[in-house]
Amino acid sequence: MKNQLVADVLYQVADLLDIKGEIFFKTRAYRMAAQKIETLNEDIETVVKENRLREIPGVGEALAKKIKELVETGRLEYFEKLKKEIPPELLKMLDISGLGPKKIAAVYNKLGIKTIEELRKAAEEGKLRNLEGFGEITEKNILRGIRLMDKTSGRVLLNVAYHHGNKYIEYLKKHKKIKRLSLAGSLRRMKETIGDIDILASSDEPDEIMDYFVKYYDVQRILMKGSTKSSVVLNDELQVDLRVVDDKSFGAALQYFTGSKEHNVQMRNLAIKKGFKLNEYGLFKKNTDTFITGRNEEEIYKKLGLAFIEPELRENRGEIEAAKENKLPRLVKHDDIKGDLHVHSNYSDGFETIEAIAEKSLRLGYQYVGITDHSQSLRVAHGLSKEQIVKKKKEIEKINKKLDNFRILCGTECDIKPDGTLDYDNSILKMFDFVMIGIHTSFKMSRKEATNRIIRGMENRYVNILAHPTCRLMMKREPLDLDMEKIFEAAKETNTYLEINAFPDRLDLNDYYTKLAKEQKVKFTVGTDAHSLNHMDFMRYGVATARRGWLEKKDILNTCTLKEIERIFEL
DNA sequence: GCCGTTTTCGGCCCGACTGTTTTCAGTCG
Ligand SMILES: Nc1nc2c(ncn2[C@H]2C[C@H](O)[C@@H](COP(=O)(O)OP(=O)(O)OP(=O)(O)O)O2)c(=O)[nH]1
Ligand SMILES: [Mg+2]
Ligand SMILES: [Mg+2]
Ligand SMILES: [Zn+2]
Repeated sequence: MKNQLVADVLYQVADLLDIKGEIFFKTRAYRMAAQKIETLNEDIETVVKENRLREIPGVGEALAKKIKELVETGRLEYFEKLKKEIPPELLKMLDISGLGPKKIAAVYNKLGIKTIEELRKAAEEGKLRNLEGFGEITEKNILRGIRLMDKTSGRVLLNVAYHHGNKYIEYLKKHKKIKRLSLAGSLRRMKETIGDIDILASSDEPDEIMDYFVKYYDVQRILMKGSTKSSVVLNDELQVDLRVVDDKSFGAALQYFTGSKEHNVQMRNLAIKKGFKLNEYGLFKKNTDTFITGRNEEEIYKKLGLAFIEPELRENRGEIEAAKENKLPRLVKHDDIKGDLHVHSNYSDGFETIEAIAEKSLRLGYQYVGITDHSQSLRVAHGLSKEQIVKKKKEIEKINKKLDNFRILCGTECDIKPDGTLDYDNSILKMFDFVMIGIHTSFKMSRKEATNRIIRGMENRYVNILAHPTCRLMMKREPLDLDMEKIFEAAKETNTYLEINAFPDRLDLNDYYTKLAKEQKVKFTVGTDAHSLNHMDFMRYGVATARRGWLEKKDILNTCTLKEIERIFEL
């Protein structure tokens, strides 16, 4: 799928046009179209072929022509010309915090500065302060921005932000004058990576709260501090934003601060259409500015004629339209999960005994757990031989006898070899209570080869689950190049459940593909891929991803009771 | 550049903080 590629070009065009000084609304049009294409529920190539580009909201005549050219030829003449006019190296300067398109244009036009190195030199020599709108402090800030560029421009995995965020919340909770408190932003939406931690509080004494906020033990420096909004940077360079509002605005502020930005813009547009104004202080009558509501988030959605939209859905991927028609999914909840079907024991590369895993599962309120050790040829992961499988089965039987209303399932995570055959033959596969398959070696393959490899694996009659379908490792390894529509089709044909792997650097399937697959009637399972007991708590990130993919309880295998699972696996 | 049950032209989400100004532009959320 070229969707991301097309979107990236449009975002770059927007940035270049910004620096060129084009009017704001034009560049925003490029960005809105890019966002729509990025989250489109089908392949942009199909849309181009079928001449349906104009059906995408935000794509008009001019953009449709450019997108068509880009998809068909892999090149956009307008973009190439623009790059000759505005040096594309300037785009890197946008990553310097405090520096935007206007200031970049100024240093380029007035001083001919094209690179960050030239910019640094000019700032050090005090050559920037003479420009209109620049001063000595601007120079200092630019220099610091350049120094911190590598450190601060990155995003972190959801679990990292989750722990930092909740620790900060615990600290803030201790302040007596905070009335209500919540995580907000991408962390409340449980996005797979987090740019910064956003926190909202309500209080009558915002200044006191801000003083307390910046005194947190882990604060490295204060970026800004006002009476409604402050930002700090933690020692590991993670930024934290705090907004403080009056308690009667808490709901409106939570709606605002949870985002996403695109969701907010659409909400505010809807408000305008209905004769209101929506901001972080409340919902107001358009003309008279009379306060209508703001205390609770639910009220905001209700007054706009919408069903309540769960934070995980607020990405402007059709949730507002669905809320209008009351067609939102009833999202799966964490306590719908009845078991974990992807856990490694010390039989392969896990750290824990089967007994310890079973005990942990009971503590989590599960009815079953699937022990899925690696298969024989994965030597580095201590894959199991036939003899070891027999031994493991015996041990599981023994422990199961001791447990009431709980069952350990003897599974496997069988490797899919490059040719699509499985690492165990059928005589071994049928020994397991269920079979999960996955790719663990030879990732570099053409799209066609990799797609066929997986489909061939799923076609084996003993296979129940495809683990971590795209094999991506965020910040480490790109996903396999796959024809996802074909994978989804095959999953449905062969009755194979697609895993949402909950391990924080996998989250694979991701939210986007999950939604796509659901639209093709695929079924799922959420597994943690745990190698230690703590890893089994990763389930929350898997459930969050499922929710972001619009999944309901009935879409997910491991929301089934033990009885149902035994029927499905024919045990 | 897009869009339209009041518009095919004139709107386009709305506000906080900083540093530069002497009333506001730029950047960010
Ligand atoms: N109405 C409106 N709200 C915005 C805008 N920019 C940001 N917000 C709101 C929605 C965001 O979720 C929230 C926090 O902003 P962030 O920049 O931290 O974005 P977010 O947390 O969604 O993503 P992140 O992972 O931090 O990059 O503030 C905007 O331009 N307009
Ligand atoms: Mg954020
Ligand atoms: Mg933020
Ligand atoms: Zn695996």
